[in-house]
Amino acid sequence: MRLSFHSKNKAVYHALLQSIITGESRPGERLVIDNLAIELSVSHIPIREALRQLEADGFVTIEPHVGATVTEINTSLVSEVFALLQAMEIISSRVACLQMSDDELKALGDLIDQMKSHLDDPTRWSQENKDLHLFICDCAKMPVIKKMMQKTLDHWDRLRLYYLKAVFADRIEIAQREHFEILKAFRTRNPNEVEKAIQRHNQAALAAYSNFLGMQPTPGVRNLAR
Amino acid sequence: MRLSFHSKNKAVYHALLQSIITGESRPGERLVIDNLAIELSVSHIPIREALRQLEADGFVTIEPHVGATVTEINTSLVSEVFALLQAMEIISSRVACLQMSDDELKALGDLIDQMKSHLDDPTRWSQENKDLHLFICDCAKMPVIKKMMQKTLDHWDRLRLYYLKAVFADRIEIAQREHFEILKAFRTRNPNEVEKAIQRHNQAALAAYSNFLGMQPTPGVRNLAR
DNA sequence: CCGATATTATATAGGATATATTTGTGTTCG
DNA sequence: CGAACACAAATATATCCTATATAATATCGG
Repeated sequence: MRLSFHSKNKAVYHALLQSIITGESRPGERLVIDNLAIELSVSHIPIREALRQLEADGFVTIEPHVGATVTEINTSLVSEVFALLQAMEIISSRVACLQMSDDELKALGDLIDQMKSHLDDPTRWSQENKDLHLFICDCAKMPVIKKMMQKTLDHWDRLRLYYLKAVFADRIEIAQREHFEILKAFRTRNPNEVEKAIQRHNQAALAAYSNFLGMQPTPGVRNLAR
Repeated sequence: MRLSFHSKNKAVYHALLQSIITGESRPGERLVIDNLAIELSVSHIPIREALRQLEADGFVTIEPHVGATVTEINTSLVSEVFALLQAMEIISSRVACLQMSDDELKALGDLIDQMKSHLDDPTRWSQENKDLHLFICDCAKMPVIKKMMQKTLDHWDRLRLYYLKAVFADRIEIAQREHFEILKAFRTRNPNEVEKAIQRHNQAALAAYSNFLGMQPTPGVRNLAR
C-alpha cells in the first residue's frame, strides 16, 4: 500500500480503496486508525476522513466506538451489483445513443477497437471497459449516474477479483464480440435496439457467472426474458 | 439547524444533510468549516468528516484548498434521479414480489393503507413513501440497493422540494391510487406485472413533473413505451 | 465448588485544542 | 496590465482528554 496523490486525504482514500478492491485488505479485516496512520506516515485526520468516505461508498463498515472494518461480501451481492450496473448501463446508453455526436460515436468505436488488443490482459481490458461505460455516461450528460456507476464498478471489481477471476478471463473474448454488437446498435441510434443488445450481453455474462458460482441467478433479476 | 444524535459526527452529518435537502442551505452556498464548527458548537473534526461523507453522497462539492459548497442542482438532474429511482424500484420489486413472505405482503398493504390517511400532509406521505420503497428492498434482501436507494431518495427530496413542491402535492392522490395498483400486482407475484405497474406509475409522475417544469422528458428515459 | 453476574482494565474510537503549512483569491502597487 | 503581497481558509500535525466496547478478572449466591 503506497501513497501517490498530493492531498493526503485523497492519497489515503485511494490507497485504501485500491487495497480493498484488490483484496489485499480482506473482507472483515479491521482497519485501525493508528496502525494505518503509522503505515501510511500521516496523522490520523486524513485516515479518519478517508474511512468516512469509504463508509459512505460502502467499502468500509464503521461500528461506533468499535472501529472500521473492510465490508464483508457474499455471492448474493453479485446479483445486486450486476443488476445495478445493468440498469445504469441501459439508462445511460439509451440516452447517449440519441444524444451523442458523430464524433463521440466514432470515439466509442475506437475505444472498443482498442480493447481488442488487450484480450489477454484482464486488468487492462477491465479498466478500459470501465472507461467505456463512463464515457457513455458523459455522452448522455448524466453526471450523477456516472459517479454512481464509477463506485458501483469498483464494487464490481472487488466481487470479480474475489469470486470470478477465472471465469472473467475466459469470457473476455465473448464480451468483446458482444461489445461490437452493442456498438452496432448505437449506430442505429435506436434506444430499444441498444437496450436489447445490452440485455443480451449481460444475460450471457450473468449466466456464465452464476454457473461458475454454482448458483441459480436470483429469480426476478432477469435480463432478456419478458 | 440543531444537533440531536449522540455521536457528533452523525449529528453534524444529519444536520447538514437535512439543511441541504430542505433547501435551508441553498445550492452553491459555501460551507465554511470554522463557521459550522461555531454554529454547531463542535470542533472542526466532526465537521470535516461529515463534509467528506456528504461529498461522497453527492450533496456537497469540495474543491481542494478552496472549500465545500452545497452541490448545485438543475432540472436535468430530475430526469437522472428519476431514472435511477425507477430502475432500483423495478429491480427490488421484481425480486421482492417473488421472495417476500405472505406476512411481508400484508405489511406492504398496511403501509400503503396507512398512507391514505396522510394525503394532505405531503411531508409525511413522502416519508412513508420512502419507507415503503426501503421496505421492498428489505423484502428483496438487497442491502446494497437499499442503501443506494436511500441516498437517491434524499437527492430526490431535495429536487422535489426545490422544483416540484406544488405539483407533488397535487399528485399525491393519484399516486396513492397507483400504489394500490402496484400492490395488486405484487399479489399476483408476477414480476412482469409488477414492473408494468411501476412503469405506469412513474410514467404518469414523470409526465406531470416534466409538464410542470415546462420541459420535455429526456428522450430515451422512457418508462412504458417499448 | 461452580456458574452467573458485577467490576475493572485496556485498546481504540471520538473529540478538542493549539499550531503550522499550503494554497487560492483578491488587492495593491509599480 | 502584470507581479508581488496579504489574507482567508483548507490541510495537516501533535497532544491531550473523554467515551465506549470488549475482554479479562473478581465477586457473590447457590
